[in-house]
Amino acid sequence: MSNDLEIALRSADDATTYLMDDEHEVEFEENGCNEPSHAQVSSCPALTSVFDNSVANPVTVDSLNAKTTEPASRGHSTLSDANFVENYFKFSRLHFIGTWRNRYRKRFPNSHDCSKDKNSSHNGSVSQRSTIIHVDMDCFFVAVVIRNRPDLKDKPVAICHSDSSRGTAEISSANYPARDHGVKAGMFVRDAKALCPELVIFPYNFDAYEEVADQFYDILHKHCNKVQAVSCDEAFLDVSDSAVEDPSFLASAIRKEILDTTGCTASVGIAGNMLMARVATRIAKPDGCCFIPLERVDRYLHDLPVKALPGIGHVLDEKLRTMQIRTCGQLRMISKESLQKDFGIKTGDMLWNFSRGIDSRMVGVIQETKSVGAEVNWGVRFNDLNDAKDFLLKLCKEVSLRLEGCGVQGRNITLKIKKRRSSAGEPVKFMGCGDCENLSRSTTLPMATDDVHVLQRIANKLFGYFQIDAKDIRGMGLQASKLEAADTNRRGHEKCSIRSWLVSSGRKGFTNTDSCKLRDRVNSRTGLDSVSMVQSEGSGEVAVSREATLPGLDELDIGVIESLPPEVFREINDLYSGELINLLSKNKQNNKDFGMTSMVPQNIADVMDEERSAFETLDKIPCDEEDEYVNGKAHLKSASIGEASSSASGLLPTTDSLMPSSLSQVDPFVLQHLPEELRVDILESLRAHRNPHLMSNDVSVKYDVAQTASEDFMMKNELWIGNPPKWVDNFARSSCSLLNIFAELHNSSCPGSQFSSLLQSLVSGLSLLPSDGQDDAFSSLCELIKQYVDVKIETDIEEIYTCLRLLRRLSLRSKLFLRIYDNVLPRFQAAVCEHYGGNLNICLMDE
DNA sequence: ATCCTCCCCTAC
DNA sequence: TAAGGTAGGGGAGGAT
Ligand SMILES: Nc1ccn([C@H]2C[C@H](O)[C@@H](COP(=O)(O)OP(=O)(O)OP(=O)(O)O)O2)c(=O)n1
Ligand SMILES: [Mg+2]
Ligand SMILES: [Mg+2]
Repeated sequence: MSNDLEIALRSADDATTYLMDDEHEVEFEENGCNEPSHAQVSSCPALTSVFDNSVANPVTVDSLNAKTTEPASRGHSTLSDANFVENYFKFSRLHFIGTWRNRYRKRFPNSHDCSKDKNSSHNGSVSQRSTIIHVDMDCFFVAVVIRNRPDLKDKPVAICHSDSSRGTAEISSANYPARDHGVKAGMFVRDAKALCPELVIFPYNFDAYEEVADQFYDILHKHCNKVQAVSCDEAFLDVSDSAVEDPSFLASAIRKEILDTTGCTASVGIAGNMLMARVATRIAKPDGCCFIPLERVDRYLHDLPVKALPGIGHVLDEKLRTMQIRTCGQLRMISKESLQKDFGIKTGDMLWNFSRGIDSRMVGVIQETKSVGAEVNWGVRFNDLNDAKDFLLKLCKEVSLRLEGCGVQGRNITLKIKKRRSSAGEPVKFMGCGDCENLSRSTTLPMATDDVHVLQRIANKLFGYFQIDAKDIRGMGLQASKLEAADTNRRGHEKCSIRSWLVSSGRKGFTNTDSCKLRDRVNSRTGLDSVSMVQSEGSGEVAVSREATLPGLDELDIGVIESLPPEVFREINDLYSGELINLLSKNKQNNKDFGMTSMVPQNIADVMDEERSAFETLDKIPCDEEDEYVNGKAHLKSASIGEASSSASGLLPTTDSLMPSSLSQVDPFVLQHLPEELRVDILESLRAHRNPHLMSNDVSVKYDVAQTASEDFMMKNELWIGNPPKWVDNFARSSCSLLNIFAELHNSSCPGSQFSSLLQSLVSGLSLLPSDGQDDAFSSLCELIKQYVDVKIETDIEEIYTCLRLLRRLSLRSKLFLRIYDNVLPRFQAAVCEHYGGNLNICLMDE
């Protein structure tokens, strides 16, 4: 066993780094200025007999044939292959091992519930010592491919796409005779051949790897019920409470069965934790077994190069090297505090612990998937932005499929771009990405999605953000995170549907969540939260709570009441038999202004008129709410004349409409009447956002200014503030309710108090919506509605119409909604056209 | 303090 | 020719 250790140390020492791409690329940059344009059609047939016997590669042939089309195109790239992505993944070894875990999950779905087993805390207690086994197949890809070729067992063999001694294809795996020559995974085949001219190259056989991996895991699961899969050829077993068995005996049995079943050898490491078990496996390789008892941990680690520790790659190794630290023994000389200062808290901890053989991780704790993505950083060459967009769409499709495959949807989308560094020439590696800047942008969606259209819209938006020359793009990736279970999501979505909302009977009891805090703060002051809707955290289920009794007059928040739209106020006033207006008269000196809160500047009223006449041709169906709308409009119009002058008189020094200053976007009236803590929030927020004339600490000044223009009701929904992502997110989280609010507004039978509460919620929610240059909240809201359309168009066209009518109605009252309506209308039209081949307007009239 | 975004690092 | 993917952990720095 000790000579095993020597071997391990030596090979670990050799294993400096082969993958030092950046330096590599820079170094060869000038050398390789060969234009990849018109590729030599001369197919190079210099493949060994072994290689030729392999299954032909149709993609290569196709793409070679296809390259006559593009004059300036590189021979083989995104430019020349219509099915590039699909084909690429079929031949990518890294894609194979990267996606293997998901296939494993599906194949052994039951093996995940081992986390909730008896294990619980037995490992957490220090007294109980555990036994971990780590199993790893020897030179897996090679072993599988030559398992029926005993004649090659002692010859140097490697797996690679190319057998050219000048090729830049990468060695995927090399057997141990080949490693004796210095051949390693990740090397270019030309370098491997230089080190070992007699190296025999085999092509990949992914099906066989999959098959052997299945056998491998069948065996492991048979011998142990606590199995943590690391990769297709590697796993941890926790055999702590595996009763009577001697772990070494168990290990031998497993190794033997693996060899008998697969014809491939595996090595095993046994130790008290995962770290040392893995270290033991390295020592055991190839085809061996190594047990590191607790008392010998120090001895094994002392001279072990730090690079041999899992978690220390070439960057950390180099950093440590500059500190004269090469071995774990040397690493132990550094204090934990010092390591944490140099490498960060967690990394410092890890270095300190691992150098002492300490590892508290437990086997089998299955963490749910946190992200799903797809990326391609090879063969990516674009001539223009359309190429890039097309490629992006393919990535979206890929990600959509994978999300679906995982039964999951993402609420956060990240786009990654590899951008050619300006200093970098043509990559050393054929069709490689070379020396690149890695860029990424992400956005959080109103609701989780796996819809390819949504992904595409988002991806394009993110892409636009980069402002990048398409020719500089060397790689792209799309990733979804903040995942939610798709079934829960869909169920939630059903629950959020307008129909189910309308049908649902009132249910008492609901869970409050952070997302509703803001609204609740308003409601709690009004006592008007007789209707509340929240999306409860776990199930996405919408719970509704209604109270039949009205709050007492004295419980109402005057400020909020005043900020309500006139028609809403009238309803509430009716509910209180007209006492509300009396209350206001008593409490407010300027109550005579109250009737004026409904006034609109003439220009806005004109816009509304235009819009309305446009709609009239479409909206033939009279409904109860139409009356209300007319009433509201008449009211608005009658009041609009006096107001126009006041608004135009420029009482607000900052309402210069040409200036997009934040203050000009704040409706002073709303500001004035918001509850105190909300107002403070907003002012704080404004202060934080690049607005010089709001930097003053004197709140009362702004308050006064606000009061002077307090009658402009239509400005209410223009209260847009800065860019607080938290609010966007919180609002987005409750946005399912937004559509319910639409529905409630639409429901003519909705009792007044509920109507007003809903509208109040909506208004207070909207008034907190941020909107800056990037219009995050605005697009968030639009995106929500578009997603909604995309989903609903499949099953429920009527709901689509309902939603559209609601939006249209709201757009007549609010400039914000007018903008939203304009933004989403094309999506409605496209959806209807796509799914029903009809014209949206006609459909509306028909209905 | 805790979160989020945009990275970098690591492993297979 | 060649198929440099995938996912989690974590850090820096800024916003809340
Ligand atoms: N840079 C790499 C590393 C690994 N692999 C693939 C091929 C390997 O066969 C397989 C398993 O990886 P291992 O690290 O276990 O390497 P091997 O099994 O090949 O060799 P060892 O005997 O060291 O485990 O993953 C790869 O394609 N490229
Ligand atoms: Mg292996
Ligand atoms: Mg392995």
